[in-house]
Amino acid sequence: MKIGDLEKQSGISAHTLRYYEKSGLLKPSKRGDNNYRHYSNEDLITAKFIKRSKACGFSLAETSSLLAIKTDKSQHVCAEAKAITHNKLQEIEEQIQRLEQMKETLSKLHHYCCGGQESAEFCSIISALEEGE
Amino acid sequence: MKIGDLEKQSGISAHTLRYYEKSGLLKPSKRGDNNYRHYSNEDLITAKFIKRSKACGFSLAETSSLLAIKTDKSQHVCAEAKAITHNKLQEIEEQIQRLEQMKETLSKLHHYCCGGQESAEFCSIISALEEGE
DNA sequence: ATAAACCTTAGAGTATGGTTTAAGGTCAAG
DNA sequence: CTTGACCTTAAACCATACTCTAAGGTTTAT
Repeated sequence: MKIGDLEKQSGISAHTLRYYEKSGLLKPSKRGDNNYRHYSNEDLITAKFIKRSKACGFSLAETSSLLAIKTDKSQHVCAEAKAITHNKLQEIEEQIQRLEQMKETLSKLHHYCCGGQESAEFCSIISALEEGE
Repeated sequence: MKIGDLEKQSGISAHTLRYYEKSGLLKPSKRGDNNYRHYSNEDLITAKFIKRSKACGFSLAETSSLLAIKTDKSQHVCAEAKAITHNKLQEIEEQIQRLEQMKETLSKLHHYCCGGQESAEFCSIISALEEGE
């Protein structure tokens, strides 16, 4: 499989695939005489692994750790994978909390503002930001 | 007020205040003979405005638009402030949804993995990423 | 008078995850 | 045999929001 084929199969752009290689995430199994990258079926699985990992919110660094486990399963234990997952879960829950807080504040601002063509002289949004807690 | 005073009063570092100036968000009302920045009380209000705006999730660019309204209220209408707020609210709701989706997926992964010292050979987290939907 | 604390600037560095560019080599079809 | 599609590289660029550095000038307290 050449890089363009993997692009189609995996849905990851050739540009990004090269970037992943440079980042140590996905090296093609070999290079042709013309120096073209050749990817195996296993590489396709890895590419999809990366995609799913990213969809779960894992950074490239975290994805890299997960890949290390995948690549050499017998040298790793479940606890490692679970720890990475646990950390990410916490991180995401914290992010959600922060966003929910913002949402609440914004909802109030949005609710109280008339939103009309009146001058912003007495706009409740602007006032709140000027004098807020 | 010198920059160090504003730093204390506003809780925004002097470094960041200079950065905000370069970004056009907060220019000190004047410069002394020694070229030191001098901030007025109005500047302090603006600094706090920026801080609250950021706490609501507004980017510096959006904060800049809100500041333009604040600075010249009679030339702006409520609809403008409400539109900015509305967009941000939507954006945040979308972010929350994406995160909730991740959270759900991660929760399942986390739940099914034994997390023990067993070899990762049959780790459900790794398997799910390898073969997922 | 001298040391600490404060101020100035331009510019580079940090982090993340790519994207784009320039300048070129290779392959397949007609 | 040429045209277009595909491949190669290193390096620069994008966005966001800082953060730090270097090299220096000023102020204040003792």
